[in-house]
Amino acid sequence: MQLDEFDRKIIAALREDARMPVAQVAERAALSATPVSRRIKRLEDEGVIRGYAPVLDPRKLGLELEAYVLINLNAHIDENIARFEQAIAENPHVIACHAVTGDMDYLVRVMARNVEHLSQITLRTLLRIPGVRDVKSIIVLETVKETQPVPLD
Amino acid sequence: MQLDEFDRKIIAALREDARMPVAQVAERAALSATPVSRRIKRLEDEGVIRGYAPVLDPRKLGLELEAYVLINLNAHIDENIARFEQAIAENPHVIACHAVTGDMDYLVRVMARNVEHLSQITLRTLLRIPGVRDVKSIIVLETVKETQPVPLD
DNA sequence: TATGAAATAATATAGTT
DNA sequence: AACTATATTATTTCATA
Repeated sequence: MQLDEFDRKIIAALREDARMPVAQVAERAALSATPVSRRIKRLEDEGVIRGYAPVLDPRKLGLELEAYVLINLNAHIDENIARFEQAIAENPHVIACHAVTGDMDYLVRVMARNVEHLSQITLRTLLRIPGVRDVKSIIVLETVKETQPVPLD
Repeated sequence: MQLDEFDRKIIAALREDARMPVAQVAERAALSATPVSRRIKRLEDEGVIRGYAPVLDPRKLGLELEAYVLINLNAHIDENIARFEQAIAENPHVIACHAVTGDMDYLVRVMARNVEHLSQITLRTLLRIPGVRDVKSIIVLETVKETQPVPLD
């Protein structure tokens, strides 16, 4: 699938505000409302736009502490991997999890209320998943930048 | 600021689809449209909801490669920090950057088109920022989980 | 102080050219 | 793709608990 300049401008406008009226998006894309409405629908149908989400302020929701937890499994058998990934899926405080290259197997991003809460998530949940050998925590001191995943040149 | 059960249900509904009609959000929260509309406005005004963004598919936009880059500065003087953070702000392929605890100073999340592009971002951009001593890249092999930042228990 | 119902205003979408 | 008409949807008003 190929995006043209109109599509890019539409997406750029929606990234500023996904609830921006179509007429206003149209203005930015130098187009009228009708084709913008149709293009947005097309982008949704083709899966370029998967959906829309509110951008929430973690602090205002009582989530003051953020960490990246690097995890090693001790035996890379399918059963361990499946159990690990299920535990990750079930925990709402795990907001991202990637299988990665390097010394560690997984990089897990966690949002917690405070140190005690993070400790509970790490020690009582992550470290107790069968097959998990080792965890290393990297605490976030300050968030310098955070945009929605996916840049648009 | 204190969120009640209604607010939580409203946020949960919007997290599924931030463009869901108010009437439908109201149904989920067991409320009518009027208070839901007002509560959403209140959550926006108070900064709990910062805005709305489309959820995009990186692959459909030609971004096939993702990495976390750990960075060390060689002298933690204000000038270096300022220059580093400005370079980060300017680069659209850096989608997140945190100052962190541990061996490294910063954790930077990068989205690139391919290995060559990642290499260019890392070697020609990040490593050339004055004050940057060392970078270690962790390549994402597979994304097991990715939700919008901020869980809501 | 917050809600629900109804009226109004804003906005999105479908039909037509 | 644009213009116009129609249909959705959001928001304001007002009465009420």
